[in-house]
Amino acid sequence: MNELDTLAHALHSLANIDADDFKLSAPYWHKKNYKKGEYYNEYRNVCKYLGFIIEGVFRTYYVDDASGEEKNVFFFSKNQVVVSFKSFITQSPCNYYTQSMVDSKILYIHIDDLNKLYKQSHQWEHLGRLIAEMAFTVSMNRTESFLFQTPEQRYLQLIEDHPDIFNTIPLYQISSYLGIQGPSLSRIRKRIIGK
Amino acid sequence: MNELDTLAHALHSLANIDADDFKLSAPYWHKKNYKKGEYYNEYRNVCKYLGFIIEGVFRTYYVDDASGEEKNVFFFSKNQVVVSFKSFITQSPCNYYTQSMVDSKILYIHIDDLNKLYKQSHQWEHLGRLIAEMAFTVSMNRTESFLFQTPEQRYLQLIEDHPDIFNTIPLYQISSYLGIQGPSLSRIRKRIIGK
DNA sequence: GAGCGATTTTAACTTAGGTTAAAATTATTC
DNA sequence: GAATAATTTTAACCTAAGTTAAAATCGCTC
Repeated sequence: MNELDTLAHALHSLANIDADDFKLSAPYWHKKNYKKGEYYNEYRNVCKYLGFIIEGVFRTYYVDDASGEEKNVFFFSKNQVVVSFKSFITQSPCNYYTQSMVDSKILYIHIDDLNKLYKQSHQWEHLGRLIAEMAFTVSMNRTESFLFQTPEQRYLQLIEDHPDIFNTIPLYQISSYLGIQGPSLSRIRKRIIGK
Repeated sequence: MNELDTLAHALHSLANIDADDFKLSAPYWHKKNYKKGEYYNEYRNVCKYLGFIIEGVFRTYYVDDASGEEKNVFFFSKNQVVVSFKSFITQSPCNYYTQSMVDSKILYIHIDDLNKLYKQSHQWEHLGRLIAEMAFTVSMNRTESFLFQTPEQRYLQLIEDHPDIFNTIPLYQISSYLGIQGPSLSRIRKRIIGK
């Protein structure tokens, strides 16, 4: 299956985009490879592209003014959309960095082209709303994880939800995502072995 | 200023809804009073209404299976929208309870009527997206507060952002919102006095 | 304003994460 | 494969939140 087919399939599941609808978009998708560490979007840049990950993992992180530490806000992995939601939706400068964590390959579309598709097809029109809903759901799940779960539970949940991430990226990136320090994650991992 | 004027003003700020646009919606808005403790939407109900708070405070909470505890997810206060975002947007059963915390007054509109407005006017059409964006931003801010702030900082932030909430509702509701236990909030408050 | 219920604080103790630095392990490079 | 760098774990100590129960305070009602 080539990249566009993979994408067509994903968009069909996500927003009920059928083959004809998808054909409209075909000329607008571009391929791009990222080496590990390259940026999808940087701090203060307006995010103008919606990406779809063919292969790889990205993270969105925030640099804490006080400590200078990087704090991971989101991970994006294979077959998911990568985008800096708020910046993209509002076309305003981004507060985050979004960076590839391993060599990655994406298809991306420019927001202007996406807007053209919204006008051309009813199915595409709904995608804009679905993107916002999806962004909301992702963020909401994360809020809930902090409210209802302990760091240990969040860690176990991450392994369950994203085994790919768990196996590809350094643990200190994961501890940052979980909102805890490195040594704490080590203790958690040690605790879990005994269970 | 009567309730509809207040609403018209708020929608103008929010989504650039002008006087003519607003007139279209006038027949669809209904007024409702809530006594303290009454529910705006209950667990497993589909949220079919979008509310605008004229007066009062609502909370959205989740009942933790394990402990049986109520955990506050959102507060909604005066001049804000009250809605169970995800349930409303997807028209699926809600995982939460949304309840008035003090005697409250809202204007509300049925989702079907809102959809009619989307079709009638371009400005209204954008509101659906704005609602999702707003929901995302609210949730995102909350996620960030857990990632970047200590409970003490979250508490101080809440006072700053929502002095009305701070003065109206019991502290144990606030500790639940902050994701900490009652005694911890007491300790934080004690700590702060010395600063 | 006495009594009662709700709310908040305090106390005492436990648990777990934060911090810092060093040690151990794992990857990478030449 | 030895050297070096990156990552992870460990250790020791500190701090703050969790837990449970009791005490104190606040607010309302009659």
